[in-house]
Amino acid sequence: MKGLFAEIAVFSALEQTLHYVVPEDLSDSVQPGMRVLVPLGRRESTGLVVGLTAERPDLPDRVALRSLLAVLDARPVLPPDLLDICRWISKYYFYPLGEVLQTALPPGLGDAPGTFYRLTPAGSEKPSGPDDEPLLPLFTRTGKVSLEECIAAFPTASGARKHLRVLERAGLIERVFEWKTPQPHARITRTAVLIGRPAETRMKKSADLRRFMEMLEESGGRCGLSELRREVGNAGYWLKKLEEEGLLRIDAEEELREFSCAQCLPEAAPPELTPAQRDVLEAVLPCIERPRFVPFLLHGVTGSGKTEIYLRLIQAALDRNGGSLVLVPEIALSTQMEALFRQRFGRLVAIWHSGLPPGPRFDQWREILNGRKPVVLGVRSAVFMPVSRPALIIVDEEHDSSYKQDDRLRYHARDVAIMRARALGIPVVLGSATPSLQSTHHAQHGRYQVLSLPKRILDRPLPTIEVVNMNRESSRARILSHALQQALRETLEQGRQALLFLNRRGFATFILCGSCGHVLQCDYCSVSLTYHNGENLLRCHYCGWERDVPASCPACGRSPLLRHGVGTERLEAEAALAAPGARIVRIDRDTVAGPKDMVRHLDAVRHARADILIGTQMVAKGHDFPNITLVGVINADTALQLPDYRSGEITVQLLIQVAGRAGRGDSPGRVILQTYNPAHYTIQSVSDMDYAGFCDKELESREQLQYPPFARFLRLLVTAREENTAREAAGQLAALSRETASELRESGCRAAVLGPSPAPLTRLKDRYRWHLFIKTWTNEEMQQFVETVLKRARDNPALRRVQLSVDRDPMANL
DNA sequence: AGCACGCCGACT
DNA sequence: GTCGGCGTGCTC
Repeated sequence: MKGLFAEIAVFSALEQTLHYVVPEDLSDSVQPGMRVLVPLGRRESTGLVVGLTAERPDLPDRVALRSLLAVLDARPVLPPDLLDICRWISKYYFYPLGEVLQTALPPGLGDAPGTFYRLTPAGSEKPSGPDDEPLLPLFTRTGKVSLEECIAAFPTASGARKHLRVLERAGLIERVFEWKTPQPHARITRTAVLIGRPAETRMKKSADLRRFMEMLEESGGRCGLSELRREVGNAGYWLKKLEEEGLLRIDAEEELREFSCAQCLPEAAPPELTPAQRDVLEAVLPCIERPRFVPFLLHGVTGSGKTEIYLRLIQAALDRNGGSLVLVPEIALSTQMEALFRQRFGRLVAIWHSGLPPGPRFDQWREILNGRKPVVLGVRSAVFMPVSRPALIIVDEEHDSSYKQDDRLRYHARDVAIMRARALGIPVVLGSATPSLQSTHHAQHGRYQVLSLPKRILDRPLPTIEVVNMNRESSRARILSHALQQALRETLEQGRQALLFLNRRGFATFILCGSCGHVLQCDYCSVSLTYHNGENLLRCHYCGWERDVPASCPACGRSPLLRHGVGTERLEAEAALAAPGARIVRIDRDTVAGPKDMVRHLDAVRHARADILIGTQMVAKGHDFPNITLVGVINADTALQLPDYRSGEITVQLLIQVAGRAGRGDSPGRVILQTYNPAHYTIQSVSDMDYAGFCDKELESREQLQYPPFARFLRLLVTAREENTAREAAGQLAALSRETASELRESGCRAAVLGPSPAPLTRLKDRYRWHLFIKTWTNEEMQQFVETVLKRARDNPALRRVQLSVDRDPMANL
């Protein structure tokens, strides 16, 4: 009998995978992709089986293999194709495999158990005395106390640990390992099913039984146990009794907890396709029918019918019994999109987004894993959904930055999606009205196949775009230019609606001291606080810290404190002045707490209960407002001020996106861009509706500067509580990187080191932040270089005292 | 990540 | 002398 060995990625920040012996009684039940309980040092942890071998793994003699303690799943929670993708992610994004797997699993499943302590029988018998261990009073006769609670009850963490060890060695307490929050599980509903009928004489004797039977018969012979218990006294007795007599049966079924804000659309035949749509379809279909990996870049202006193409392709995949994965940006997963998918595919659709409560979320995932929902529509993290028999991947609005996770594992869902499609040998469709420069570049070099939908459906005209030079406006028209005020009034007179778009980023209302010029800042982040009119308080938009508006300046003690900048609230007031009597709806973080609020507001606009819609990025994407004919962009160049080489690209994409909101119905749209840089080439490109021209120009300049996509970028971010610690560590890291670069250059690996410098957000959540950039010319160079640097950084004392995070292909750089 | 080990300053 | 700080290294 041969032994069996398992390779485990534990759910903690361990760089390496570990190996365990599979005990004989578990060898039949363990498979790759299942979670297991393992001994790890002096504690227990959980991890995922990433490999099984019959050979003892080749390890140094000093390691004594230990045995798996338990298998936690009856079937794999991660299919093999996803396991491979996670391995790739771990390597590419320089992130421990165990933590990648935690990201890929639904919330809860990747949790490692926490440590708890409880009294042993000896401990509970011991009479309490004055010389007790200081921690002993914490424990009650039956209760469990978590390690965290013990630490909190003690001045220092290590002190608490020491005392706990003493108590444990004395046999007064023992450790138990349990999940801190309950593991997600299916909800079971029990239903009583009527089989026969008790004799009339019995019915006469008991009012309860009569009521019980009445309930069952009224609901067609099937009734939920909870309902019976609620309505009938002594229901438990009768259930048991009648079941024993064979007069009823109790069915236990796993309930499917659904959560949806989408309206139910009536069934309708799919719309006719335009010739252009048909061409696009014809190009992709063969790759679904005879599966092979082809990346498509679907370039379609807003309103050109991309969604219909997606729906048809998904249908084609379903016809061949294949599943589809559709990714949409965070804010674009509107209830409208969901309703459309449900209308076409009904219960075959699973929705995946951050607003999903834990129960429904777990159930969606289970349904996907079981193959009962072959169509998955979701945001970034949906790229990890275990779709069965995947036949197609779609990434809508592929240029959108919300596909990049900007903390912990900094993956790009579009790039992961492409890798997944490649590994599966299936087509991937990247759709956008404004493709990213990276994808445009790939397309130009023939790596992506380009499909285009140049016209709006039904030949609806594209909106006209006017640029207003805000430098020439009078001081009374700083927020709404004369032209925009005029257009607003005209639009409303025609019975149409208007959208006023304000990209608040970096330009929110802040408070400034009129005496010394001090700007009120967050105590924990180096950003100015934003004033909120409604609640009359100041809030940090990065960490959420709040404070009241002080009476006088905290720096010089004098007053007055003045409000500056334009927020949506101020804009709302200005719009009310410009268009008296207009009904205004404002959509932003402050008026939208959850998806239900969003639906309420959007419905108000769609059903003509509002004249003017004011909003931030939240309204720029994915929503269809047929009656909006005017779009006013209050400050078209805010994004240009971002400290990022991509600021031009971001600006153009955003503006074209917003402009696309105008005139999606039957009447043409009008867009007014207010800007302080009317001659800037980004603004010019938008007003000429010349995205291709912008791309050419921008790519040319990126090539000259050797920026992505002509080079590879990576950001190394160093953070620490102390400013000096962060700065010195960043300096060490830069020195070490430069040394490495010059060493590796001899072997043909070229890498350039830029920095270090303080990050634009110098302080965030009470940590100081410094960063540096690595530039290489190929992926292989980046891989080799950063692997070497990180290995060396681990043995550098200055770097062990800071937090180092790696951001490959960075997008935000804040 | 946790947890142990081990080496130094300040208390009985 | 020991208690308790934290820096260093390991977990199959």
